[in-house]
Amino acid sequence: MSAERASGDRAGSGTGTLGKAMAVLDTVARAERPLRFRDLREAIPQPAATLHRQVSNLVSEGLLQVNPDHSYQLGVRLLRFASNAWSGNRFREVAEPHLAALHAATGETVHLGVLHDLEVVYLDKVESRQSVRMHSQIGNASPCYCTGVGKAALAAMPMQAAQALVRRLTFRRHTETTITDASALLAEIADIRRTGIAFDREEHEPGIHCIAAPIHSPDRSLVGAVSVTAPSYRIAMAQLAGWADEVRRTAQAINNDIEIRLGPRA
Amino acid sequence: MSAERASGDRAGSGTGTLGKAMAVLDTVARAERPLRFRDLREAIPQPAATLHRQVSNLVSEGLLQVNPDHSYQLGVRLLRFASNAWSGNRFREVAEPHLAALHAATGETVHLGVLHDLEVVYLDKVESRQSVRMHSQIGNASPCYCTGVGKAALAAMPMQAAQALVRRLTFRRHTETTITDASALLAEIADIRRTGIAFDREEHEPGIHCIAAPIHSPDRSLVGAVSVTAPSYRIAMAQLAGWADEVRRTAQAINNDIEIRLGPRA
DNA sequence: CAATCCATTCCGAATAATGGAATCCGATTT
DNA sequence: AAATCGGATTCCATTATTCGGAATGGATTG
Repeated sequence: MSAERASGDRAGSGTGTLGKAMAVLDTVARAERPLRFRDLREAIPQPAATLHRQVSNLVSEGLLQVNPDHSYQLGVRLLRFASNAWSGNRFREVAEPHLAALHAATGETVHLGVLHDLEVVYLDKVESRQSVRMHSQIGNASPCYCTGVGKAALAAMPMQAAQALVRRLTFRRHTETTITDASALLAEIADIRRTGIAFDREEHEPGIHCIAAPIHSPDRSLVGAVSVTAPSYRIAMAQLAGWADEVRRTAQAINNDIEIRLGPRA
Repeated sequence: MSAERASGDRAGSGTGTLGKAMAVLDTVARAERPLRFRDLREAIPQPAATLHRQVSNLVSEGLLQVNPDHSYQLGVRLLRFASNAWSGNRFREVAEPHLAALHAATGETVHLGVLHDLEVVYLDKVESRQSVRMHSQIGNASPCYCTGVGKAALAAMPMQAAQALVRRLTFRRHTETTITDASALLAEIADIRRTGIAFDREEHEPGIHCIAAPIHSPDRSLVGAVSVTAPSYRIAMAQLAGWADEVRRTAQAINNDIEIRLGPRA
């Protein structure tokens, strides 16, 4: 069942009472500004009465909250959950010291991310200048096809599953170099699988590039990556590539520890 | 309906398909370590078959994840949601500059928290030494009866609602000074309502005390507080009390801004 | 003041959740 | 290696919940 999810086959998603409720939360989460009921109606193909009840249930569970102007935003109960989802995450826990070491070795920002459906969700971040508020990054999601972590994660998946997932993608061009078709992405995934290294060549944010290496749980039900990110004006591509061994070793070390801590006989 | 929630009457909670699913998540969230299916069974009074399906649904929605050893932890999808729940929270957004100002005035740690059911959930924190990982605090929950933010929030509720909520509390002694009965708590809430200031006299953590002032959304469907927290060895009670005007003014300023930004005609 | 537009509630019909019983799987014992 | 055992998982008839068209309510607009 966990294997199913990693197979990129989310057939079960959006079905069932729970799935529909989560789809509503997704809609609110993806919106830039608080949505009003009418906005929800046009975003979600449900009869008004049905949608209204679903929203009411979400509100009374504290997953959604209504502003006095009848707009909706995600509820604080989600923060309560997330606090635990983060601190209790064994993947993150195991990776933590290795991320710190990688940061020490490179001096640049280090990320840990995992694949969730079609997106990469960032679990942790280590950077020198902590001036930027940290949680602005933790839990953030980015497309998997234009980030180092995302492409590395895809390469960690069983090939079949990765192909199935790629088929479900819709590509949006973020920069000049963004990969915008499935075959190019699949080709690059094959490369990453061979070399154990993924690059983001300013494919998501102009002026930002990164190098990443895949990590995965023993059964590959959870895949992700570690990455080193840097501004291209300060760190040349060659220098970034020079960290390949470091990054690969870090990923390998995390995989080992995960195997030990989460292995079948842990 | 939002009024219902603030009334401390969570009659609807735990009912319905969604409520039961969230109850499972709560159980996992409250546990210290990852729970196995057997642990869930004894924590949740549901037939095995029913519980198993509920858990399966949560897993296939990404709200729960299974480790290879069949233990469960909260899923990354919750982090995705929380990222938005935090950044999109208008309460937090409005309060942010005021928290910074209060921190500048006092030099001590400033918190923003809101009441969620019987607990206080922290939305934001400003402190000088950012060495401690920030998200270790954001989203964290504490009992409402032994924290400055919690007691102030109770005082911001309509009296009836606060009484109903207090009736549902079960008191646990955390320190020597923890309030452990309803009548003492209600008496203190009455004081807070008069003075506009709540104190935590080392009632939650030994050696830590704080001063707080209530804030609320226009319709009081959401109540919370700002607080200044300090170690008692360094900051005497008298000095803490000396910040009362500052804290009250900050809370008032937030209330005003909320009124403007979230008012009925916003 | 009527008209209009949404949000909200109602309630019979449709659907999904329920849970006792049977089965399966893997660990421990003989 | 076979038997045994305890919990996890699946099955499926029953039951409870959700669904959604239609009616109602409330507020803003012309």
